[in-house]
Amino acid sequence: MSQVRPMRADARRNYERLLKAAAVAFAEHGENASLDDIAKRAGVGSGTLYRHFPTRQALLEAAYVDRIEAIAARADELAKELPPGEALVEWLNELCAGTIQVRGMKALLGSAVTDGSSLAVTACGTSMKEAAGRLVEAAQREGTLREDLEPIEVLRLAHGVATASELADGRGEHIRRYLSLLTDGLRP
Amino acid sequence: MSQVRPMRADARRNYERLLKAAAVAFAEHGENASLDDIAKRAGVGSGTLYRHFPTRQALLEAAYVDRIEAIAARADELAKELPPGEALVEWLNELCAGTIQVRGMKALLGSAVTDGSSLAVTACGTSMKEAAGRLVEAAQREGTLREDLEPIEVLRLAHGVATASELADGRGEHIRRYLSLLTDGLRP
DNA sequence: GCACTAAACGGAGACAGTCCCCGGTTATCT
DNA sequence: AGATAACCGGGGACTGTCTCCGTTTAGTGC
Repeated sequence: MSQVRPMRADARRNYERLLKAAAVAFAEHGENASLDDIAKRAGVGSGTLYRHFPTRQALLEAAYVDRIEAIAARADELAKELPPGEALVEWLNELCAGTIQVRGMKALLGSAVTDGSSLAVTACGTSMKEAAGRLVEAAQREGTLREDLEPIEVLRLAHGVATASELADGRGEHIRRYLSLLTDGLRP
Repeated sequence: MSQVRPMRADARRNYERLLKAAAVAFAEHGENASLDDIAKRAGVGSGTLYRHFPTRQALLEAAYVDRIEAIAARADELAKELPPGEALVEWLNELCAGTIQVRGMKALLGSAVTDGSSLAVTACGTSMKEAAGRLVEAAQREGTLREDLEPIEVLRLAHGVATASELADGRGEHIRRYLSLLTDGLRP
């Protein structure tokens, strides 16, 4: 990248602290947690926060990249353990659970699959789409998934399922049911 | 109700003005439109706004009750024109379109189907659920809808579909497709 | 018409959040 | 050690929320 010179030691330290504080705050108060408060928790001035992360989105993303990468990586594990169709469903289930449980991750995952969003092209957005792509394609080859589905559409629908489950109880206990309603359809 | 004495003329006038201003502002800027700005547009002090509508929710609801009642009423029209299964799908389609197009109505419709929400028990929440109930039951009797579906679940899933469509393009052009994916399922 | 009163008004102000700016500090290189 | 580029951090302008309370006004009885 353009990172010619490595980050200065203090900069790197503050960066890390902010990330930790942000993860906690976003998980606690959702995506609208106070940024100045995050800076305070990290023991850092708010200027420092805004320099490292120009927007709320940027911080949100940075705070949860690894968690999202983990979900993406989980796709391949599941692909080894289960037949394609089941692997996809199981993965979507875990994805939805993550979406709901970690309060501020929903906005992030949402904008990752939003058409025209700046986040759509960043690292974690693409690895989610690639992970979904592999599972979707495998399931389609196997014949357990409609041919006309794009991976990103599956992700969007999963986001919809997460939303619906959240409305139901806020804890994600309905995910499995709503996901199976989606896969099987609403007809008898 | 407890409305022993009719509202004073000036109160009623301001109430109406606020409602109009709110509808415009919420449609323009979404559910987070500035309340003080709404008061200003209505030519009214902010105290007046907060007296009439203690919470943002209350104003949001008041601003869109009639529109929501209209959607609920539309259910019965469709029930006359179409066979039950199609009527339900068509209604959900219109519902999703409304959810997306009028920015600010999404939050309202969402909390109407949220478990434990205060809005769940108010007038427009119940009439939505009743309208959905009639269509759902008819479709189930007809045999084109799974027996184990609760009306409120259908509303929640529709909300999910609206969310997914919004992610896709923000204009609702994908509603029909995502709705049919839901009804038919993701399998071939 | 007029005076009275309860209801309603409205805007000042306390508070919280966002974000930028810039004087001061510090890590790193020579 | 000294130079310098990078970085720090908090003060402050701005916007939005929501309450409090002195002032105004609609409605009522005479």
